[in-house]
Amino acid sequence: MVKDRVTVIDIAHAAGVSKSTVSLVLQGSSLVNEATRAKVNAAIRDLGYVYNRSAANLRQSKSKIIGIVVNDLTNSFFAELAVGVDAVVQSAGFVQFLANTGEKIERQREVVASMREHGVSGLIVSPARGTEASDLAPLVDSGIPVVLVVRDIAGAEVSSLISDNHAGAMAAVRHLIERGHQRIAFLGGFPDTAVFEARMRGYRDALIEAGMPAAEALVIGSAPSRAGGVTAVEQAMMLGDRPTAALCFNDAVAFGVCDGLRARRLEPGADFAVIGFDDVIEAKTAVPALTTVSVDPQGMGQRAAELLLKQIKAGKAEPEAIVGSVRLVVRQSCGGQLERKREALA
Amino acid sequence: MVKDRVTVIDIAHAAGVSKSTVSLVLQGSSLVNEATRAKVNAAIRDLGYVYNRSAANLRQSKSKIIGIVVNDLTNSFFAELAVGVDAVVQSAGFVQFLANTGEKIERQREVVASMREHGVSGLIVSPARGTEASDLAPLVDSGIPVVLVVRDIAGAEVSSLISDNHAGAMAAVRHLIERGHQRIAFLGGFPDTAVFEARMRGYRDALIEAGMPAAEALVIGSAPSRAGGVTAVEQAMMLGDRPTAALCFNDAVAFGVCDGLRARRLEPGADFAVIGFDDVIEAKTAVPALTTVSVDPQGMGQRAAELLLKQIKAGKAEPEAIVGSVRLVVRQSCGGQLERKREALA
DNA sequence: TGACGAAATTGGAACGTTCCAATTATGAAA
DNA sequence: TTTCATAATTGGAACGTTCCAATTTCGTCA
Repeated sequence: MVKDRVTVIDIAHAAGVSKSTVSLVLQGSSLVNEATRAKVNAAIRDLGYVYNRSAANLRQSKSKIIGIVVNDLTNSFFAELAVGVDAVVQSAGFVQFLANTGEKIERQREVVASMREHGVSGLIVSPARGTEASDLAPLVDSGIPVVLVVRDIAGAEVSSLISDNHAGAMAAVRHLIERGHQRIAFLGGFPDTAVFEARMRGYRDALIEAGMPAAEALVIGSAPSRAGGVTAVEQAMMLGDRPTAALCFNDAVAFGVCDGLRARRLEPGADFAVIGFDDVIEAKTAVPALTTVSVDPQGMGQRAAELLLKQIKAGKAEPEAIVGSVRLVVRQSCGGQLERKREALA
Repeated sequence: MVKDRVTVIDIAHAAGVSKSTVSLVLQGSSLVNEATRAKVNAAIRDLGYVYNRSAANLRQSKSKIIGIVVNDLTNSFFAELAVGVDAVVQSAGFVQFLANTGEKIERQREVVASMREHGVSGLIVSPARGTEASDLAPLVDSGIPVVLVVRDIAGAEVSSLISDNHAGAMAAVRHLIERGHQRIAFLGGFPDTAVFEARMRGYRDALIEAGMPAAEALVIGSAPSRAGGVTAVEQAMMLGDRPTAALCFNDAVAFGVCDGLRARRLEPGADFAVIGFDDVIEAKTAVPALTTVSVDPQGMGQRAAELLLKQIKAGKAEPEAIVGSVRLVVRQSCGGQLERKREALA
């Protein structure tokens, strides 16, 4: 019932040319005469030919496939990132394998191996917690370009695209200080990650810069999730000397902090200033709209994909470390009525 | 610098056997002697061999690849769906191409064609708006199993996995009626989609069942997004005879409706009952927690993947239409303090 | 008409695997 | 020792493309 696969040979036969000519047409070579090209294309349509990329990949030992592995696709930050990658990858005629590791290092090992077997030309990786440089070594050795996003790995000789967490955190805390806040907390996130480290350092440096004390007690870790935000703010409000504002590890935590505040009959924005990190899509439409450090996940995905494609085209992967610029988007959750208007006009 | 690819022949040579034997080992055949198997495996490790699936696919004319195409990955419903698919697909030793169409039918055509060229064994599709049965015909003709999720397509002879939108909407409206609401609106969604149609019919049927009038004016369409929810509720509140409750097209709309209510100084839950649809991950943690019809996107992705794999294994794709069961999760946004406790205990 | 360079076309050998049919090794029974 | 079934192993032909070197076709000019 299902017809045999039609191959270049079939269409060569139908068009009265050789398979080599058909191959030339397929590749859009300028060597072939217009008339023949038309004949061949007609045959392709008539016979319902579908190109077999496996065969082509085998022969040319290269593919139009890239892989993207993320640690948590349910986090909309990474979903957006994937969308950004997808857009440029598709336009370049590539297609992407996507795998979700759920922070499982074993899963990550498996999917990376599998992608390698499938002959991906490059890989974009947001590594799971605890990934070592040695995990990426086989890739590097075989010359497959890798771009790390979001999280960097010490000692890995691959490109990376990390947002400027330190500068972003500083900007946020400076803003809170300008508004007169004296006790500012840093809430949420796992303390043993590089991202936490960078954001927290930015927080601390801004305090020091302003000659304010950086109290240990005001830094409270938690899971980087909405639920984590709730517990972190609860803990913060138990303190003898309560904070009046907080920079949160990310937007998810910030939303949780808002929930926790409401549970205590405090209105985020009015009674307590909250700033997030990432600028996920919901940040703008939430109530109150979240003041946050914008890292534009989709744009980040695009840049990562562009970098990767560049390296694939170049053949050699010259490691490149890009820190993505970042900007503070002032909305309502830090009490910024004025700034909000300004943003609306922009 | 980069060594030549090592092939079965190299390792056959190193292990002192023939390439056929190596191939047998690779496939875990029981035909090969334990001692030789060990020798071969040692050689594989020593030489750092990596299996070339392109070659295998070519020879066997089948692959361990499936494709998943979704219409909007930025919507966390679909991101969750993808995660569910990913989980079962990975466990089965498959890998997935993922593409985002952004509701662009042209994009969808391209990615489906591309996936076909890459030899996917099956496809899970959440079709873009306006997809026709004929768009899938080439796939069907060539015997590639397709599973439609979320949205069905009339006349397409493929399997589908749709949640029971009608029953879910009825359950939600019945609940509102039991709580004494008399004027219940249906807010949001594009009226020309099958999903809208089904949910709206469920809404209407529940009203009729209770002997209540189903006023046209109370059905207000909009984009199925948070912003759309805001405009829909604004329109609803302009009505002479205002509703006191609403079933929303999906959770995103419901969140928007809550925003719109707050803008009018109405507290969702207390002053106006809101019910969503989908049970996205934020529904539980939002304030107030959203009462919604749970469709468990991740579970749906899993079931879709299982169905697809079953069909791939069977060789023949017997179209199967599954309607996924659905349940009302009562939280706070419809004023259900009591039920909320019950859920917390569960 | 013949010669010649450019344009267009072509056959066959790869790419790395799997599969088939055929061969060889092994061990038990006669 | 021979015989035979069974267990292991093997060479070579595919799979559908691309690439290379070689060939044919063509138009132009002497």
